[in-house]
Order: sequence, then C-alpha cells, then structure tokens
Amino acid sequence: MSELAQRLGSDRATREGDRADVAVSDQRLLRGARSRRAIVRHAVDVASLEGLNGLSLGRLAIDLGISKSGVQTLFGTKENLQVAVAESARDAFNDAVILPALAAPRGAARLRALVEQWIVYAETPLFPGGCFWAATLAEFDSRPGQVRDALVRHQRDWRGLIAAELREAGEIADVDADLAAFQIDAVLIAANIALRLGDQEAVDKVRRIVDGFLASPR
Amino acid sequence: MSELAQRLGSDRATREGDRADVAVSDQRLLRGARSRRAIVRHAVDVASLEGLNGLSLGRLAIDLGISKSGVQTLFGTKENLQVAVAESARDAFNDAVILPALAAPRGAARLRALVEQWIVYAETPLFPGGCFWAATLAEFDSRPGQVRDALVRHQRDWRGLIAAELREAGEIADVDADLAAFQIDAVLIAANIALRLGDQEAVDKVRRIVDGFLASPR
DNA sequence: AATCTAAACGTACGACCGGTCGTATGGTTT
DNA sequence: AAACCATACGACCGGTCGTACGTTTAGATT
Repeated sequence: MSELAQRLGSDRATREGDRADVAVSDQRLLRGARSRRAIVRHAVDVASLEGLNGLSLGRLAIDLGISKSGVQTLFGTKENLQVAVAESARDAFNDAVILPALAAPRGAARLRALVEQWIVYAETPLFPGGCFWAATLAEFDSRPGQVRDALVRHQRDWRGLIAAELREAGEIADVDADLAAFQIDAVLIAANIALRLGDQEAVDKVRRIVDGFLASPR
Repeated sequence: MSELAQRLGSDRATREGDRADVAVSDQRLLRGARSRRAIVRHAVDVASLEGLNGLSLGRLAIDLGISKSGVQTLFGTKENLQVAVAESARDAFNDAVILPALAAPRGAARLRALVEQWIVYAETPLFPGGCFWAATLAEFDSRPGQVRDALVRHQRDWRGLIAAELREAGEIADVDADLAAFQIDAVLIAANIALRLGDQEAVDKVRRIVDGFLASPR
C-alpha cells in the first residue's frame, strides 16, 4: 500500500473494488454506482445538518427526484446507506483537508497545513452542517454497529495522522504525541460547534492552541 | 442573588417560580408539577442516549405508563418538552458536579475538584448516555431556537466557571483563561465520547491535560 | 434467441410521529 | 351551588417512517 493510501486510512480503491473489479464494463453496474454516488453525496449534506439518523429514504428520493424504492434498491437498508454516507464523507474530507496538506513538508509545517485546511473545511464549509464527524460521532457513540465502527475508524486515522506529524515535528515522546493529538482533535471538534454557534473567534483560538503545541511541545 | 446562585447559572427558583409562586397551595398545580418532573427526569435519560430529537411523546408515555395526551397536556409541544429536559439536565449537572466541588477552596483546588466530579459524572454515569451536553449540543448547533439557546447558556456558564477558577488559581491573563477554559471543556467533551467508545484511558488523559494547565499556565 | 441479472419503479403495509378534539375528574374560586 | 380551571384521558387526524413484494426495463451472458 502506498504511503498516500496509508495516510488516507482504509483504502478507497480496494473498498469499492469489490464491485468494480468484477465488471467495470457492465453498463448496469456503472449506472448503479453513479446513482449511488449521487444519492450518497446529497445524503452527506443532509446528515451534516440533521445527523445520520435524520436521514430518510423518502426525503432523499424527493430531493433527488427519484423514487423511494429506487433508493432502497441501491442500498437495501438504511444502515447500509448510513455506512456509505460515512465513507463518502471520509473521502470528501481526505480530498479537501488531507491531500492538499500533504504538499507541505512533514512535521510542523504539515501539521499547520492540516489545521489550516481543516479551518477552511469547517468555516466554508464543505458540508452545510459543518464538520461531519462532530455531528455524527456524538450521535452514534452509544449505538454499536457498522456505522459507529466506520466513524470511529476515521477518527482513529485522523488522530494518528496528527500524532505522526507531531512526532516528526520535534523531540516528543510517543505517549505525549498521542495525548497532544487527542487534545488537538478535541479542540477542532469544539471549534466546529463554536463556529456553528456564530463564534468567529473560534478560528483564532484553534490557531493559538496549535501554535502552543508546536512552540513548546509537552 | 447569592454567589451560589450565580455559579449555578440561571436561577432555578425564579425560573420555576413563575408557576409555583402564584399558587403553592393549589393541589392541581402541585400535581402537575410532580407529573412534569417525573416525565422530564425520564426524558433526560432517554435524550442522553437518543438525543433530544430522539424523544417522542408516545414512547415517554408508554415508559411511564401514562397516556400520550397526558404528556401533551403538560408540555403543549415537543419543543417545550425539550427545553424543560435541557433545564432539568442542567439542574442535575449542577447538583452532581458543581455543588460538591464548591466545598473545595477557590482556585486550583476547586478546578481539580470540578474535574474529578465531572469524571465521576461521565464515568458512572449520571445519565445512561453519558454527558448530556456532548450528546445534545452537537445535535442542535445548526438548529436555532429555544432548545439551542438553553444548551448554549449552560455551556457558557460552565466555561465561565472554569475560567474563573483558572484566574483564581494563578497569574493568568483573562484572555488566556478563556482560551484554557475553551480547551478544557473541549477535552472533557472528547473524553466523554472516548469513554462511550470504551477507551478507559480517557480519564487519565483528562487528568494529565488539566494538570498541565495548573502546573504551567500558558 | 433465450436466459439471467441489476436497476428502478409502484404499491402496499404496519408502526409510529406530533398534534387536535371532546370529555371526564376533581380541586379552586366566586 | 355554580362557574372555572388544570390535569388526564381516549379516539382520531394527516403524515412519514423503513421495509417487503412484484413488475418492468435494459444490459450481459449463454
């Protein structure tokens, strides 16, 4: 697996490949994949606002001008749809936040780039409801299942990436890097909520806190 | 207003007093207040697990062995119920976390006591779904209304309390105290989610991070 | 040409949603 | 005694939910 694939967490290609490898030339499967993608992309937006439980097959179908049973055909159950939504959000997050930051040299510079990209991601925002994970992880932390597993997997990868750059940034013990990554992630989630509530200072707070870690690692 | 009342945020007595002061001897109102309290107490537990939107009048009625329209009579709309639930959760939080910590001397000791009480609150937990605010604030951050206002009010009071004790603890600028309070609150929320996910180290992380603030305030 | 398969749709079902209405009960006020 | 009020109930409203089933269409396979 490439370094880039490792950084992006569970490999996207092999994940979608279960279907695509079998028949990349089957027009029916291609059409299905296209429809699935369209549905899931819209569902990510809705879920960032209403939560993954706030999704409903009927509303998605109406929004996209298709039939409710068509949506059901493509995903089977609501849980499958939720898992697909979580994976799509991960892909979008990776493309918008992580990939651009990989251009920066490893260590402090890349961590700063990650945070700056994250700020753009949360402030612009990529999803209308702000950070997808802030909205969904709290919703599913008491709800075991595939959906929660997918969300947790992404958070683990994200924190791991932060910790890796912290270690690269300076002489810092592994355990301290994990602690700092936990802390930075926590601040980002809190900043997202603050932004949703109209607190414009949240961005400044994030920068100052992250700078604190890079100036004097503890 | 007493110092204690100030610390507990919006005063409980004057809030409920709208009704109680008028006729504390009216058996009908007393009975209604009793019923309201029973419903809301149970609803807080449900909401900590399923969110404030996960509440339903029908399910609450079934759980408590009363009629659905009885619940409706007492609260009118679902939103009113949600607001009442948020206020009840605040009272329970104040009783379980803040009040006991007020026994400790102001400053570092009291902040440590607050955090220790918070750990008990999240670990035991007081609500079956863990920290009530972690579960609900993320749910309502994009949903303007009375419910969100009530949740935000509590968070503001809580952060203010942390900041006040930080200022008392040592020579720290006001702006830095606010920043540190933001950070500590963020870590507590993240720790609650980590606890829900089975990460037992979360408690240790909280202690080490808070100790960091008290050892060398930045 | 015949068979198979995936996508998409229409219909239908049982469950539950929040909310409204009329009514009965019992305490309060006049 | 009469009028009033808050609580509480049962029945019901229009809607939405997730899901199941059967059918049609179109591309792939044999």
